[in-house]
Parts: sequence; C-alpha cells; structure tokens
Amino acid sequence: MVSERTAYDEKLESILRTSAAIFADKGYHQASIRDIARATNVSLSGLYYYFKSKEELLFLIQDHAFGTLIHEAEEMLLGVDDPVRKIRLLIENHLRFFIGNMAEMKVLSHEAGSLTGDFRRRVNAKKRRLSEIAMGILRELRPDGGLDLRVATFSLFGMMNWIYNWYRPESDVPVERLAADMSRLFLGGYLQSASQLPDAARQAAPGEQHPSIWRTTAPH
Amino acid sequence: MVSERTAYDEKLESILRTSAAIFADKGYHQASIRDIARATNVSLSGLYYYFKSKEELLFLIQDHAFGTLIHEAEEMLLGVDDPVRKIRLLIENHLRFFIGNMAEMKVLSHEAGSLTGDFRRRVNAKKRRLSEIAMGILRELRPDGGLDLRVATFSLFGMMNWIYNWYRPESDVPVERLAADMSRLFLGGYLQSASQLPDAARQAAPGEQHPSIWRTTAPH
Amino acid sequence: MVSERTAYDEKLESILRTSAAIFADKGYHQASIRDIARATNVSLSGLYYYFKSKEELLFLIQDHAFGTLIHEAEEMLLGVDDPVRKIRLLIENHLRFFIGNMAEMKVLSHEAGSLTGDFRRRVNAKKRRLSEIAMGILRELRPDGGLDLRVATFSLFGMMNWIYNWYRPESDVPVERLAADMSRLFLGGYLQSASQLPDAARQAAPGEQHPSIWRTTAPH
Amino acid sequence: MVSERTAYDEKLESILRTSAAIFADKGYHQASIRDIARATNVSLSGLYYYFKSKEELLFLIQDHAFGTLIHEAEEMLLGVDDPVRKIRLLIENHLRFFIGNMAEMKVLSHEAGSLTGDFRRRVNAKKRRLSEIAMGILRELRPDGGLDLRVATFSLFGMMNWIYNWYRPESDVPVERLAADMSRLFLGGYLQSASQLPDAARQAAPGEQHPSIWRTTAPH
DNA sequence: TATGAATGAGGCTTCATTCAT
DNA sequence: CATGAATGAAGCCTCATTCAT
Repeated sequence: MVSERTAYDEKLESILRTSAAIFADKGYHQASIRDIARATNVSLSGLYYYFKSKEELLFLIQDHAFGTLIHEAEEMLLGVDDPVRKIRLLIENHLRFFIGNMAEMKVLSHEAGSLTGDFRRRVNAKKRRLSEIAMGILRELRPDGGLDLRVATFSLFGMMNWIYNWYRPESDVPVERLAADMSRLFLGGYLQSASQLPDAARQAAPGEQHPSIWRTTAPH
Repeated sequence: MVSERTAYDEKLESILRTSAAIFADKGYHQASIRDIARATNVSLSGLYYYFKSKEELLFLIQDHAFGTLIHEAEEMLLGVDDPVRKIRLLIENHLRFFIGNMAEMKVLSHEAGSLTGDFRRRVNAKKRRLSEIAMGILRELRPDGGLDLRVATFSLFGMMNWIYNWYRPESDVPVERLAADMSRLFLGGYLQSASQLPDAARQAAPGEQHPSIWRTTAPH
Repeated sequence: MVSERTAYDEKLESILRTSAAIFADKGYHQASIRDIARATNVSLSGLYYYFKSKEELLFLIQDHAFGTLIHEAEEMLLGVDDPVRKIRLLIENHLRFFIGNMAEMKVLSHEAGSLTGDFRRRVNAKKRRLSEIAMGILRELRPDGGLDLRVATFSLFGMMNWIYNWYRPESDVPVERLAADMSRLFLGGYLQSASQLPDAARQAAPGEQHPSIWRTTAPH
Repeated sequence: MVSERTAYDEKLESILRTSAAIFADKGYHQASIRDIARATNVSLSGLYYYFKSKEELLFLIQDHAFGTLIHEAEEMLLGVDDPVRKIRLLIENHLRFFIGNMAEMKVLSHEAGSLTGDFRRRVNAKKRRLSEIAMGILRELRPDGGLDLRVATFSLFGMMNWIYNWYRPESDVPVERLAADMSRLFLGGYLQSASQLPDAARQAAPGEQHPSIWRTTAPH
C-alpha cells in the first residue's frame, strides 16, 4: 500500500522548498516569516498551520533533507563490498545531492547551530549517523590507521560541505567531475603510505618558528 | 620610530577580541550589542565610540584577523622555493592561526555572508588574495594540471575552514599533527598521477543510477 | 457605485487625525511614535500596520489635507468668472479650511521641510498646483502686472498660512470676518494703481541709511 | 567707555552664526550638537563652555537676533512723525534684516515653539514689543479702525515672516523692491475705505456653500 | 579653555507570534 | 484552512550632556 500524498503534504513541501531557498539566501535569522509569507503567497498567519514556530520550520527543512541524504546513501551502499567503491559512492551521493539541492545544502551546512534543544539533538543524531557511515568505510580502507580517523573523516566532509561557498554550477566543473576530483584528492592522500610522499611534504613544518604572533593581537 | 599603541587602540582591540568570542558563540545576528556591552563592561552607547555600527564591528574583526593571517602567510613564504614546502607551510600557518584564534576563525568562516556593501568587498579582496597565493603554489606543484585548480584549491580550504565545526583542542590531535595529516591528505591526492589510484577509485561512479529522486521532496 | 469605507479606512483616518493633533502640538520631530500610540490607543507596533514609517505618517497627513484643500478650491471655482470673486473665494476657502482643521493646517504650514525624498516631492507638487491657481487669478486681476507676481502671490499665502501662529478661535474674529478682512487687505493693495497711494507710502524708504549693521552680530 | 569685544565674545558670536545656519538648514531638533561641533571646529564638550544647553543656544540666537531687529527698528523710527512713513520704515527694516540674515530669520520664524519656560517667555516678550510697535503705528494710521487690528497686524507680519519659505535672493526681486511691493500691498488695503473696493470684493463669500466637507474627514 | 571618553535615556522599527473571525 | 489585525519584546542607534584631565 502506498502512502497518499495529500494536498496538505504537497503544500507543506512547497513551503519547505521555498523557505529553504530564502534561508539559503539571507540566512535563517535574517529571513523573516514575512519574507516567507511573501515568497510562498501564504498569509503570515496561514503559515502557522504548517509549522508551529520558525525554528520548527528550520528543523523540518534540515530533517527532511538529511533524511533524504542518508536514505539515499544507505540504499546506494547496499550490497557494495569494496570499501574504495563505497567511499567513492558516498562522495558522489553527497555532492550530487548538495548540488541538486543547493539551497537545502546551504541550510544544512550553514545553519547547523541555529537549532536548539530537541530539534538540534534530532538533527545531530542524523549527522552522527552519516559521519559514522563514513568513518566505518574509512576504517575498512585502512585498518592500520595511518591518519587520525576524525581528522580524515571531517576533512572529507569539510571538502564537500564547503562547496556552497564557492561552487557555481554555471561555471565550475560538472558534478561527475567534481566527485571524481574530490575522490582522487581524498583517496590519493588517505590510501598512501607515508613513505610515498616527497621529502618536503613528509617533514614537519617547524612549529617553533611561530612565536607569540599567533594571537590576533598581543595576548595578555 | 614605532607607531604608538594608545590606550584607545588597546581598548578597541580588547573589544574586538571579546566581540569575536560572542559572535563565534551565538552567531553575528543573534548576538546583540547589549551582549557585547555586558561582556566588555562598556555601556551600550559607549561602544559606539569605537565603531559606527554593528556591521562595522564585524568588519573590523574580520579585516583584522584576515590581515594578520595573510601577513603571516606572506612573511612565512618569503625565501621558500620548494612548492611542496610552501603549501605545507601555508597549511600549517592557516591551521595554527585558526586554532590559536578559534573565535576569530569561526567568525571568518561562518560570517562571510553577514557583511554587505563595501565591507564585504574589502574582506572579499583579502580572501581572494589568500586563495590566489594558494592557487599559485598549486599551479607550481602540478604544471600539467591534473585536477581542476578551483576544485583543488577550495577543497583544501574547505578541509581547513571546516574545522570550527568539529575540532576540539582538548580531545583532538594537536595542531602539528593536524597540519601534518591534512598536508599528507591533500598532497597525497594532489601530487599523485591518475595511474597510481586503485581501480575502483579511478573508475567513474555510475551517475546514471541517480534518477530524479535528487530533489529534496520526493522520497516519502 | 460608491467606493466602500472599510473599518480599516476609518481607523487609518482616525489615526491620521489624532497624529495631526499631536504633530501640531509638539512638532513632528518632538512627537514620538509612543505619543501617538498612547493617544490612539493602539500599540506601538500596531501603528505600523497603518503606515510604514513615521515619515510616511506625516506624508499621509499632509497629502490628505492638501488633497482636500485643493479639491475644494477647484470645485468652488468651477463656473466662477469674475476674478475678484475668484480670489475672494480662494481666500475664504483657504482660511475656512485652515481654521476648521487647525492641526492639519499647522502641520501643513510648519512641517513642510520635515518631508524628504519622494514624499516631499509629491507634497510639493500639490503645493505648486495651489499656488499656480492663485497666480493665475492674480494675473487675470491685473494683466498689466503692477506688482511682482511671486511677491503678490506669496504675500497672500504668507498672510493666510501664518495664522496658526496667532489666531485663536475663541477670542479672535470669526472666519467670515477674517476672510473678509484679509480679502480687503490684499485686494485693496493689489488692485490699486500706484498713483492712489499717499505720498510717503510711494516714496522709497532710504536704503542708504542701512549700513553694514545688518549682520546680526554687529550692533553696539 | 566702550564695551570691549573679547576673544570670547567673538568666538561665541561665530558659534551663534554657524549654529543659526545649521538650525535654519536642518531645523533645531534635527540638528545635533555634533553637527554644530563639526561645523564650528570646536569639540563637542568645548561648546558647552559657551552655552549650558542646546536650548540656551537656540535662545541666544533668537534673543540676539530679535534684540538687533528691535533695536534697529526703534532707532530708525526715532523722530519720524508720519505714520505712513513709519510703517514703511518698519517694513523695510524687517525685510532688510530678514534677507540680510536669512538663517537667523528662519530660526526666528520657524523655531518659535522650540523654546520653553523662561527662554520662551523672554523671547515672547521681545516679540510682543515688536508687534506693539507695529500695532501702535497701525492705530495711528486708521484711528477709526476699519479692520480688526490683530488681523491687520499679523497679516502684515505673516506676509513678511513667511518669506523664508519662498524668497530666493538670486532670482527674486531685490529687497528694496520687495519692501516697496509689500508696503503698497499692505497700505493699499489697509488705508482704503470699504467703499473703494470693487463690488465682488466687498460682498461676503457665501459661507453656507461650505458644508460638512470642511473637516479633513468625517467629523465624529 | 578645551577635549576625549563615556553614559542613560529614549528614539524608530521589526519580529515572531496570536486570536477572533 | 486561512487571514487581517494586533501586540510585547527586543534590536540598533543617536542624543544631549558630563567629567576627569
């Protein structure tokens, strides 16, 4: 039996989509419910039929988007064994989703801290699930653990999540190429044993050369 | 003769530092000038002796921090020839600065879009300068251009700038290690020729498997 | 079919009326929106449902009042031919309106310069229309042009518009008499040929007697 | 013995002059003490050496200007007997002063209501003195009292004081002509016996033609 | 005399949200 | 389902004024 998509559902989703675009554009806190009313052609008070508060609206967007993202990831990984292929698929999935839903992606990446209380907890749970999937694959890839696992995982997510800051679909490479490049970038480094690196890259940069200057201004 | 650091300068910088911490904590738009007044022990109106508007305050923080970051980077690269060593130093500089100034870093990374007009232009100019430095080095590293240069550059910055989302100094690896790991990660992939990659990583992921589902709304 | 007067319209007009009284009393800039909220029994924010800014409120008052004034004037002059009678009617119309709407009148006369930008332009356009009506009549009255037309026109308006500075309905002459007196005053002078004036009035006052003392600062 | 003009006096007067220009331009309440500090090149706090409050500054300007105006008027009328000539001189004096000191004039005419308490009382006293001089002359001119004396007097002042709203020295007639025209205008009407007026000007305008429309909006 | 630094009071406006209809 | 009208809270900023130096 198939779940019905009622008129209510459709309107809610249309509101979520429009709101995501607005939140992406102006930022969650800058965007006013009035902005959303205007863009959706729903009256100010009419919106509250679909969500109980602005924060819930943000939650719905994030939860919905994250849910989709994870769902797709899990489905895609089903039955794949080769960890290299797995991480490759995860990256492609992530980027494809992000670029196909740039507004939602930006809201996801940028408005993480705008949720509080239970809303935040629930989104964080999903986030953790996703990073655990990734970490699991990375562990499979190098059981010996050449690099710190958290560093590797979040470097990967950093690379990917950051794209909302620079990627422009009209002028940058297409998603396939983006995914291929990032995969090569990440896997090349991650799979490599330390001995394969050129000398200068292996040797530690001299931290002692950095004196007190590292505080923005004089430290005391 | 050295330029004097007046009491005014010192107080302004102390205000900038405190404000950066608050903006980092609550976000620029959530933070109220009252919050800053409270934290700095200056009266609400007294603050306006040091900046003309909340936005100028944000600008001063970003401009100051970016200025320092770039200045250090340029000084550090002076006289270095080996491009591998150069990029290594750039990474270490960046991360060391970010971790030494986590509040400023977060404001830099997260509040890029909160500036408008001329303020935004001026900070963007600095940002561009930094990425051009990086791009220049990456070009030196691989004149043949294995990867798209923008993808490579911003992947690197994404890795680094994202850390404010996950890095905790108490429990994560120290900066030196962080810098070493990220350098390896990036250089390993970036310097590698395509032929060195394992099979599964080289082969394109099957984009055709991703149907229309990529819109946020669909999956039920 | 007549355009409906909705509850919204009525409330807006009541707000305009009350606000005009407050602006007349304390001056536009001295009056606070809080004053208006108090006097109208509408909450501070509730007022903004009826106008977008304090300046728009002032504009609405002026525009509404000026519109009425001009409308009445034009209607009243319809079908009147004798220019003497015309100017007589214009004066009576003006004074009657002003005294019947002392608050609006004062706001009109006194807060001309408090409007800026487009608001100002639009009110000025109406103002110009009114003075052109007057000028037209004055030209008819003396095609030979005994007096400078601008001087005559604005002297007349000066006489009339100034009344908010001194006229008190309880103790001064009633409007009819006021209009009659001002009409006589103005027409007597305006229609008279120079030769009818007493000698001393015709002869120029000796300007040479006024030396440099005319700067404010000088005198003893 | 002559009263010395100390450096203090000179600076005060320069401040008054500059302030008058600013008050004339932006209005008393819009102008900030900071504006005045900027324009006078005196520090904000430095100004308070010359006046105790912004209101006192306004008072000083008005009192000084009115004092000069009346002083000149009285001196000029000394020894003049013919009332026609007297009023002629008064008008010329008034207009010449106003046009020679447009800023002060505007402050005088426009900011009458911005003074409170004793400041206001003292300026009002001067104002009354001036209108009594004028009324006295008008009484001499027509002992029979053809027109209401207050109406005549304040019509005259209205004509004259209103000029700050329209007179532009570059394009309008010169002061001498202005004074001549206004004198003719006023005296022509004021001296004339009712019987000399054209029929239509004498006959009352039909007040009954003005129905309820005279309230800006429906009255209740 | 003169000023740099500071402040309390108050101004306009916007916001998320509610409620009667 | 939907909305017009309304509101309390809060936000940013400016102002006249002061005071130690």
